[in-house]
Amino acid sequence: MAKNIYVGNLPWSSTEEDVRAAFETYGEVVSVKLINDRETGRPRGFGFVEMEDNGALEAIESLDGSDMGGRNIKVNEARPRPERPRW
DNA sequence: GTTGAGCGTT
Repeated sequence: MAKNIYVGNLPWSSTEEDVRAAFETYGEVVSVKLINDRETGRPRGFGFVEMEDNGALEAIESLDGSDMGGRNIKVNEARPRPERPRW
């Protein structure tokens, strides 16, 4: 299984590969998804990382408040996302 | 080319 992790306060210069490499250091990364504004097209500066449960806890405790791109990032467990309706 | 709290569109 994997756990969803919320990553915020990311520099607009960071990419998915940077976040994925940072999280792969503590465990296996299942998927990395950076969120960008769909309307304006601007990067919101936050994303989601899906990792295994063990690596997720280590990554959260280690990468939370850590320095990335010259900024302290915020790492926390992501909120449960509702299923996408297919009306 | 800009900006800085918050939680995602496959």
